[in-house]
Amino acid sequence: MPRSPDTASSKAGPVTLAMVARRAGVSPQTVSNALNSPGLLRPETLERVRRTIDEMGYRPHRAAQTLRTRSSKLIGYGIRPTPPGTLAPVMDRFLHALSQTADEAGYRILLFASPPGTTGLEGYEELIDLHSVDGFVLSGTDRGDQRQAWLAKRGVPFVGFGRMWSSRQIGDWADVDGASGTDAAVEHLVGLGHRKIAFLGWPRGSGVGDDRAEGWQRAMRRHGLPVRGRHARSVDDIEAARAAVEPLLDAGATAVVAASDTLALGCYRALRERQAVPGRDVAVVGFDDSPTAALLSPGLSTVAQPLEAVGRECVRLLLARMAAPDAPPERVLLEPSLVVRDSTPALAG
Amino acid sequence: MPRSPDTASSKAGPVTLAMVARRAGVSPQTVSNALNSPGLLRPETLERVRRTIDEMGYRPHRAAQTLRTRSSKLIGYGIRPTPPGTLAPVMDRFLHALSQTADEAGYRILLFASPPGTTGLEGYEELIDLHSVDGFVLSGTDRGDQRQAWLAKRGVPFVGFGRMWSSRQIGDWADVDGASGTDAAVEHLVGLGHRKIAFLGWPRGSGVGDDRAEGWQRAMRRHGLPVRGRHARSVDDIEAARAAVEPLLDAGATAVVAASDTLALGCYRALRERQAVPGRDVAVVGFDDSPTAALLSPGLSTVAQPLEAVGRECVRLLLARMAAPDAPPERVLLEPSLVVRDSTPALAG
DNA sequence: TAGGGTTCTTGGAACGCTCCAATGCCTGAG
DNA sequence: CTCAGGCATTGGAGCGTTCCAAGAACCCTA
Repeated sequence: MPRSPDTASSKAGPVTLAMVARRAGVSPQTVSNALNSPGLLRPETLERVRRTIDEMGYRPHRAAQTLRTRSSKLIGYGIRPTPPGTLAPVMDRFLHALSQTADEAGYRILLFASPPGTTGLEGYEELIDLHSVDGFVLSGTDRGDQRQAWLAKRGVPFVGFGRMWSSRQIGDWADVDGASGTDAAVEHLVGLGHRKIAFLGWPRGSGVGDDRAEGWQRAMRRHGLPVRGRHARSVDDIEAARAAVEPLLDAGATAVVAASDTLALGCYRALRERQAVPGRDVAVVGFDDSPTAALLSPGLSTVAQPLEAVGRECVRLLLARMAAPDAPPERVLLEPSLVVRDSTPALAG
Repeated sequence: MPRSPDTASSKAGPVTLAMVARRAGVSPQTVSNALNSPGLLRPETLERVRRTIDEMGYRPHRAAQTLRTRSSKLIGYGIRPTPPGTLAPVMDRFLHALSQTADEAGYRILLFASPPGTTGLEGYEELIDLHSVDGFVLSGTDRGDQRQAWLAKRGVPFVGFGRMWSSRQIGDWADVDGASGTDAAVEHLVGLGHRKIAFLGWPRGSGVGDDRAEGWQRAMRRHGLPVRGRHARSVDDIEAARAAVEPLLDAGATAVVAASDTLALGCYRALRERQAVPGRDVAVVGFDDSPTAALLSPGLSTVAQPLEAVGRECVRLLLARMAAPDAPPERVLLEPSLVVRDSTPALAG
């Protein structure tokens, strides 16, 4: 069977829906239906059109679909510069999960960077004005984050990775239950025989940090263990952490739960300086399971966030929101998991 | 002055070019020209149209532009899953730079994930067929990478982060001069008084690894220092590296240049096991400046890749290629920089 | 055989923009 | 005063798709 000139292999530009229609002997609309509402076609017509589509290698042009349907099938994600000094935020794992789940649902992730020296809202506004995206995934949400309220006001679908810490809750989010993570860390340590379990956290006021502190506290209380004098705070810097943890060690803590791997590293350093060995003399648990944790000696036990699951949930929540703009907000709290390494061995004796 | 009903603040849908034209008393084409070829307009007309555009808050609809101009102003970037165990590839820094530079040029980054269990070409093919992107940035290029040839065959613009290691060079790329980095490491160590400088590299055959080994070798030769018996190889795993470095230490090396921070960490571990102190007893230099490097004790001297610059170059090269598809290929080799920390102090005595 | 309800298919318009070719206007030379 | 020639502006069409409403074909019943 000789191929007509408008076959895929022909060099004449891309195959359009109209070309397929002509070749299959149906109207353009029918080809469109074959793709979008196959149920409308008689089985034999559907079969014929589908075969023609395959033969010609037809793929619909996204821009034309976007223009007509007013939906770009794109999800915006604003990446922020990684603050130097911070331990790898491991955001690439999250991004990968996000991208993959979105792909499976026929969506893609559109990356944009907030230009330096801006409030950060401009990037979002631009993409909305240009009709470039259908919605947003926010990350790095924190107290006083204006984005949620701003997006909600404009009726733009969004989902946050990270809950809202203010009392006013806006929109959907997925987050990791930090309290549950530190709680599990305490459970683990108690199981090993520890009683003097200290907490090294961030300065008061950060939602994430307070949450992690709270989990430690409630687990301690549950076991009837004192928390007074066992709680220190430091910014997320290794040297600051080293200094901050000293009083806890002086007070005889046999284990330290830290709000981050960086803080845990501060503990390592403090212990080494007093000729003590992390893990052997004092147990240490970090938070985040950054790549560093596995490489340390001793390997750092740490609470791992289920970033892949968070990514999947974000996409799911966002799609649900786009499908039903007025549905009640949905919030998902995911369980982190404790990764046990050598920094938390059983107590000798 | 009362605002006409089709003002930005009016609730009636988005502002279109036609609405602006009507209000400004010009043809749609003139509004388009005001935006795209302002030189064509008489200054006073331009001024009037621009004012109207601002008043109405008009922004062109990307999909319509894309459809008409056949250019999506989108750059595809396929993210690969971070191989577990590997030290943070620090790809987020690169991605951020990429995104930011692209933004400044009116482009955006479209993320896509290769579905698991595929050769990796499918994602690219799909985006091309859908006319979703104007070009690609490739990363993680390696020997036997099919992507360049495949994309070149279809005439799709692309740029690689990472040169092609095979003899057949295809397309543009930007890369970091690894040899120059290890060369600089040797220079630094020689300057500190070291003579017995060993190299801990990856197994032969990886372009990147061989390149880094070569820099060490040439610097050693330049200084008349022997390289025989001073070169060991290991896969990029901390425990494998620890084992591999033993012979080098046994041979009396006073300094080790490693092809990665992970390998350098293997050195740390080997030294600690023989009761030696990294930095004090044997100097160690890593490669990549992963976040971990700064957090170790002693802080790891390491070769830092200029990821931001690479990101910028990638965008620049890609845009140039899109502007001139038949121009001769351009290749950019960027200089890494040595970050000196405590693992390379001056030799005592 | 005609009527009424499905089921399947179609034509035309529209989405919002930019391309192309053509128009009108103005200036200055013949 | 006319006409070439440059400049500023316009009209119409088209990019490739999907929406809408209407048309054709079909089947069953009266």
